[in-house]
Amino acid sequence: MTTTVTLDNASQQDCLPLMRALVAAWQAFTGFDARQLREYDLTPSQADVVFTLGNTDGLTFGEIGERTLITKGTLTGVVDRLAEKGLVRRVEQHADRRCTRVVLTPRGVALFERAFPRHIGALQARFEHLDPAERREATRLLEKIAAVFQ
Amino acid sequence: MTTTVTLDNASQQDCLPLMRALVAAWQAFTGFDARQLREYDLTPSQADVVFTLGNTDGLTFGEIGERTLITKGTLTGVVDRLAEKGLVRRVEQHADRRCTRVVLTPRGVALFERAFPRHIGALQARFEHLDPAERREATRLLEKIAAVFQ
DNA sequence: TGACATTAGTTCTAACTAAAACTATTATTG
DNA sequence: CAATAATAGTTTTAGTTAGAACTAATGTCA
Repeated sequence: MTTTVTLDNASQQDCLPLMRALVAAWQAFTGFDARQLREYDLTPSQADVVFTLGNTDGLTFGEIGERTLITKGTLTGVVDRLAEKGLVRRVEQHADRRCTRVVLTPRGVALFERAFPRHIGALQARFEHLDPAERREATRLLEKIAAVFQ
Repeated sequence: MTTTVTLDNASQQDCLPLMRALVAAWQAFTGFDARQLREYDLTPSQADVVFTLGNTDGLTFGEIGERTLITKGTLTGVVDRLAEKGLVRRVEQHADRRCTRVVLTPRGVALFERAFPRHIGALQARFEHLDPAERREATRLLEKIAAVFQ
């Protein structure tokens, strides 16, 4: 005789389909995002940084971290690789020598201007398969999910 | 004079809040999940495999991959680390010697029986802050998002 | 049956990830 | 002013990730 570990059916039916749907939506979205960005030779994190730096005159690691949710340890490596590619450079700050500003190079700006509108456009085109009311409701529900998990 | 690369405001307002909400929900959910699992000394991927193997008498790498969405290259490493911890073992298949079945050890079963109900319970408790109609609607919308991004 | 294709799992590479420890610099405060 | 705390970025560690190349075993079909 084996012990079968499950939840009662009512609970299972409530929770698991939503969890599965969240995982499926995330996987589909991030997979699409990554495939699109490969066209510009950028990983999702690299694109996140380039797109965040666009239309600014440079941001510190801390500021980039806030906007992108990339932690500082990770960011060092991402910026290293963008710098190797010649898309960004580090600029020391005379005022506070602990801070480094990260700035797009001319090549970085050119890539941003080419890639950003097209990439957002591609995502937008997919999201438009949901009508405006659905998008608003999805936004509200996802914000609520974010809130309940802190 | 600088060129500012943006989208027209209408487009931006439609697409970006939903994207941000999806990212925020995912980060909050996976962060919570990881913190809970740390109590059992499991990473999310390791827990995914242990919970998938529970109540089975072993699954092949292929079967685990289908159910968990962990790719086969990754799965080798995850199973290696679970085997080092004594929670699973590999069982060769006489019938098809290409296949390996992964089976929970007694310690793996014990962990599954202790951790699985409690972990799902913790997730369930958070999701219950959405009422049943909201959960159904969130599930539907997330499935639609998954579909439009393939 | 023998050449060829397919399948299952492993290995390798390049990158990302969080978390903690570390270094240099700046701020605080006693 | 000197000791201490806080901050910014880097480094380290352990793990995950996708993708491609690889190995061994099994299937196919001419």
